[in-house]
Amino acid sequence: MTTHAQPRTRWPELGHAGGLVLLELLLHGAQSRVRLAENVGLSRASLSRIARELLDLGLVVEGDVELRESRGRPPETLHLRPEAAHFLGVKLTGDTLYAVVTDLSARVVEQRAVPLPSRGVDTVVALLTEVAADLSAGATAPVAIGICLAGDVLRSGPDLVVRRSSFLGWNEDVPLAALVGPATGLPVTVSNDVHALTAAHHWFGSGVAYEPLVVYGLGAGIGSGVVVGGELLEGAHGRTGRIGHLRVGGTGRVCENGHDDCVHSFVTIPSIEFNAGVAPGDYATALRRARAGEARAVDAFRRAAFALGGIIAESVNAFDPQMVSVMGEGRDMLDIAPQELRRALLEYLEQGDVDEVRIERPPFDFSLYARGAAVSAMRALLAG
Amino acid sequence: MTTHAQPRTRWPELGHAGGLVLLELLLHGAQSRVRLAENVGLSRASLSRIARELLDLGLVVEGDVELRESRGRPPETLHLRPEAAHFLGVKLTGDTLYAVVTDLSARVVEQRAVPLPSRGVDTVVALLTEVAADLSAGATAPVAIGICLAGDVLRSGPDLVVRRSSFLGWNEDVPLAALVGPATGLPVTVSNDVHALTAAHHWFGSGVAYEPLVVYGLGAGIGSGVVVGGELLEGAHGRTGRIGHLRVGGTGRVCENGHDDCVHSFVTIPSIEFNAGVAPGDYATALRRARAGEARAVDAFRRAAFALGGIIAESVNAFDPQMVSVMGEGRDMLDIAPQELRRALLEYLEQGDVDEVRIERPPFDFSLYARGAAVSAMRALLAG
DNA sequence: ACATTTTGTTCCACGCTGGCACAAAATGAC
DNA sequence: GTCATTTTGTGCCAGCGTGGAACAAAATGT
Repeated sequence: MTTHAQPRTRWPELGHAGGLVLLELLLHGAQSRVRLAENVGLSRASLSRIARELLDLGLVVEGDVELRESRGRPPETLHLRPEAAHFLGVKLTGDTLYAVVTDLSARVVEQRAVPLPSRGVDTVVALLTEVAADLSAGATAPVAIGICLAGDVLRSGPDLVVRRSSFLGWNEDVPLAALVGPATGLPVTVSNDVHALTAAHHWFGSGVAYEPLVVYGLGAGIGSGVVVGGELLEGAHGRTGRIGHLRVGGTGRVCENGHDDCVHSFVTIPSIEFNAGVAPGDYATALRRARAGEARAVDAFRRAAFALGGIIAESVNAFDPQMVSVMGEGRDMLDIAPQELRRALLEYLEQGDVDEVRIERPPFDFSLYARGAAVSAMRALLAG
Repeated sequence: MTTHAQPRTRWPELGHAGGLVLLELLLHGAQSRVRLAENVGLSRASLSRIARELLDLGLVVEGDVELRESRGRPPETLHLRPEAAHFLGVKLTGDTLYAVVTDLSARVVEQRAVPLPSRGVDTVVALLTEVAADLSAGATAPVAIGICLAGDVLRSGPDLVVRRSSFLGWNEDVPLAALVGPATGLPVTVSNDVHALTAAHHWFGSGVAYEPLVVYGLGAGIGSGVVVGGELLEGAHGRTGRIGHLRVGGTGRVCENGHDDCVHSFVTIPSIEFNAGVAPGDYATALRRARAGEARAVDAFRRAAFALGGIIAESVNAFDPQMVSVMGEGRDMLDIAPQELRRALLEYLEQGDVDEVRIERPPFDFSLYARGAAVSAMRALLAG
């Protein structure tokens, strides 16, 4: 009956079916009640009830009457009201805390990049709390927090625990969610960064509707996430998709395990820099030289593309995905040496399958990691 | 009220909760009502109703009163009544049709091995129908049929389609379930053989309670199956777990893709025979020579163990399983060269993780494939 | 004999669901 | 313009499965 025009400061308790309807709207956009009912498998009667509830909560609004070519009463389309709730997403790196606030449609409405004064757990938690408080002041106060970082996140009972994070120098398991939750008073989700990216890509990116879906995050390291049955694979210890130590032959940069011929030795940004013969951290130069056709740089990217093709083939063999999405700031080998990637697929896959593998290169921006964390928080609320 | 002592000839329609209780009994054995209620997440009241229904259907019986040390009324344990229903499982190879009939506890009560007169689709379907009719005569008439074979099984709409099976010489997709179902009048499930083995091992073998679970089937080829979230990974085209073309270095038998350094080149029985220098088909001699310490045979098994370690490492990296089970008639490298397997794990995994990987070698018999098919049929009934 | 503890069962209210009938809002035929 | 037709949205109601509460049952301990 009443329609609340203000954003919510707390996430309401939704029934299972309510969450389902919202999810359907998130995934496939505005729809009429009848189509929604079909898609989530409910009767029109039930859907009418739920729509009423969501309208009253202000999570959904009635859109324009859709003009149809056929006869009959025109359907009233239901739209998500994106500004109804906001979520804080954080990506932690070794030196910076990237924070975004997104709305219900995962659009970024606020953004921060705060340098880390130190890597101590206390410092990080304090900084997180401060940023959360800062971003809770305005009209887009978040209702939940998602945090992601490059590392293993274990589920230990109800707690989400960060396992010894090398780049943060945390030698012990850190129950990050249990520390940040009470400090901010908001529900907190912690996840691996590429897993978060994967969730966001599956829900809001072009990865919608592909299942299984495999997402790669290429950058300082290699990560991957897999969605099967609408859920992110978590594994026994939150360590799925760590496919970076496949040996592909050749000689490259020595990885932290002491290999000089594994995927890490060729695909990561530090490896490309090393193999291209530029100074550590000077990826831009390696890229420029490769584009100019300089032999050594081109070769570094070609070998990166071949190695990437190797692990893509492995994940195709393992997961049989409908789509493989390559993301991250270090995926330029896709443009520079696509034929090498294809060569690797031919090498590692059974012949007939190569053309059935769908690989995409969605738009990428580093803030997508933080956005992914926000989406993970959103997902946790919709699921539970 | 009434207890039917006879085996069922048709599977009853069970509610969702009823299937859940039965599943719990299958997985963890006899239990009291209260424990069952806790384990499946129902109230005692609801569980009492369901237990009554299952008792009336004759699927479950009340066992002895369990004597407890503590005070209070002793619980009445519920047991599965294994003879209440039977299932036909078939494993198809290039020359033989292996059939078993199992009861509800997956115990094999009948067994057949019928030579295939020819590999034509019609012949196979006719033979399947004949075997089904033969085994339906006795007191253990099956209520459903499961068929498995070494190949890809696609789900095309409601149909289960066998994709061009090389060893059967089927060049086209064959809708095997749609052919056998009407001919026998029973519900039919078709699956990959190692997937069927995996399902059975997860439900009835030592793989119970491990999740994710990865199962390898080593024999004429290599297959693997993965269970995540209680479900077998199916993938987009029923082709998950095909991890056999990883390149591990060295030189072995040339596989069908033209590689001489991939896992197939070392792990399959034909490869071991070739690499050991014995006649094709004479695996027994290779095994005997290796056990006697003959250098070339030992080397073949060592390289097989190393290659196996490589793919096990890959699946650990990909799926983060709690348990890896190695099955199949060609897994002797586990005994002959265990240190080579460990060396491969050290090579392909991150150091700290090697000791956390749990690898088991459950009892194996070739009839387990057919049993697995029967279990797949059972699972389909419980799920739907 | 009686309190205590734990299990199994019956009763009943609650919530969610879908079928049905009906209202609402458009088009098309006349 | 009126009326049949078509499709959408909603109110009503019976049905189903569920869990809480009370109670019966079967053991132990005092």
